[in-house]
Amino acid sequence: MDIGSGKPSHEQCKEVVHYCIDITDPDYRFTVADYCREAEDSCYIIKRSGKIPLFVGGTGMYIDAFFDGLSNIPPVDTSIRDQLQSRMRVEGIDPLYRELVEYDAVWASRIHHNDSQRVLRGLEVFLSTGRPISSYHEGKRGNYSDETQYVGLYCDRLELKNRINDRVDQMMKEGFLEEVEKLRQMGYGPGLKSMKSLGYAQLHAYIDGEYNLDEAVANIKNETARYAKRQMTWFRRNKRIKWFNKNHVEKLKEMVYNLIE
RNA sequence: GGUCAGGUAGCUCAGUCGGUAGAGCAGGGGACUGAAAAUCCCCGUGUCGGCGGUUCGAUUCCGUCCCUGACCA
Repeated sequence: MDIGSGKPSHEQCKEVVHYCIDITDPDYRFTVADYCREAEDSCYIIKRSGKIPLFVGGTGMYIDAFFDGLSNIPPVDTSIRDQLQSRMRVEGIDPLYRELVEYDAVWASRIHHNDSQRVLRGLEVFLSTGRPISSYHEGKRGNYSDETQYVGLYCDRLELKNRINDRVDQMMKEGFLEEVEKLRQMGYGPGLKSMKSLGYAQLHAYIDGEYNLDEAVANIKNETARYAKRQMTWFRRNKRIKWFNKNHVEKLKEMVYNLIE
């Protein structure tokens, strides 16, 4: 997953050493907990060599989990998860939500009854650990310190949309479709969690005849823009973030140099 | 030129047997504890093509004009 994942290039990696890239396989159910472990290891290595780790990316939950902490919930039995998933396919979400209300009224009241992912998560934690997920949500410990600096890069929505369109066109030129075809040949089909991500999902759907290529590409562009909007919703509420746009490059440099000194 | 079908939200369209209208998509806002590039929630006033007529009241009926499409000349 090189092209569609928007990984940094070999040249970029030569200039700046990147961590947590190519650390898993497309059929592994990589989680935010895996990420926190990997990131902690990487931080240790970077700091030992006297350097400052930079966390770069747009996945709000991963960043918050690392800095604000993640509750210590035991791993769930994957067979329970699979069972719940097949139950949802035949019964729909409603009976599962009603069940969740009995097991964990606190969690159930915090989520929406249509939010299949969180309904299932609440059920799987209760059924495999015997405790409601809400009972774990205390005493989390993160890696935030007074040395931590949050930097937000702001871009006007219209310009962002144009940049997203160009980025998707560029990916297609670089052989995104061929990458997805190759992944399929290697046995990584559309059912995998990794293949449900932006771009990969749409190209699998195209290959499976759900729509034509133009529609698929248009859909990737659109869904990416919507994702960018969701990222903004997430980060806007983080009051620790200092925001910069493309006119603030000098100010941003100044701030970074002050950190290094 | 004639006949027919249409012109309603940014787009595709529904609807009002006459009481000023609503879906999907797009767009905006929000939620977020091991699927997160995921999963969800909330937000719909628009000269109902223009102008006349009938009517207490017209987007709806009638006339006329304009535009689009199909067919016939």
